[in-house]
Amino acid sequence: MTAYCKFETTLEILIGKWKPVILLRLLAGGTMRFSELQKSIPDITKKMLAQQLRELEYHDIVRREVYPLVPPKVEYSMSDYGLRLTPILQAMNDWGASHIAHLDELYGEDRTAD
Amino acid sequence: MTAYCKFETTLEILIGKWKPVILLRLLAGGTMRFSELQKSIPDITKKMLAQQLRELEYHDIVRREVYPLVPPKVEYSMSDYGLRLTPILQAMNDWGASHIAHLDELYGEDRTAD
DNA sequence: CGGTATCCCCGAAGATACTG
DNA sequence: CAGTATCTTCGGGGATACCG
Repeated sequence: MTAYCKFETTLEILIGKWKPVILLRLLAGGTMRFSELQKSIPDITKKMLAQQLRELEYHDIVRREVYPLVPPKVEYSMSDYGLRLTPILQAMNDWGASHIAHLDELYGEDRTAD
Repeated sequence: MTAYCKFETTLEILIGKWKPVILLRLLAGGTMRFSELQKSIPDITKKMLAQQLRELEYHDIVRREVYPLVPPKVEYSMSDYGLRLTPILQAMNDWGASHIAHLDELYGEDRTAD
């Protein structure tokens, strides 16, 4: 919990039902408006989208740019700092993908759920 | 969500209030008995310890060895497969540690909580 | 358009008790 | 010693309504 337990921190920042999807969208889509994000993520509510974006913004992972217009226009993108997460996300992605295969080997693919 | 979203899978496996601590203990301590784990993790209940260990065992990350004795003796350790998570955990740990410093730069260290 | 405010529900996690 | 069973609590997340 003291010196070598900081991977919990990383975990906490990535946790949240929608954070993975949001990160993925921004990594793939570059700069996106609030409504674009919402449309690209079916089933997410404004509340959750705004909330998760705030948290990512607080951690300097996502950048928020407000255009003082009427109607409002707000754009989101990965920050430079946030992009440094990419290798980790990539490593987790690779491990996750291979793990699914590993579970198949262990239990067979005829499972209904994980 | 289809091909490149598997880092959610990794996330899900690591999530759970106690999994990080348990993993850390096993990585540091090698093979440990149930009661050793419980004593080394203050505040965890038997229920949670058993439950989280079951999940890690299901994913082949932790090995469970039962000695048919009275009173019972059960030992837990990282599986060979589970040890392959180490680089990821290490990377997450490093990022987490440096991120804490990053937050300090951004907001100062005089915060009450994250 | 891009939010916030409010209310509600459900599942993860805690407390406690019992068992082979 | 190493669990499981049962009940309860708490907060993340969903639905809905309203606002600048």
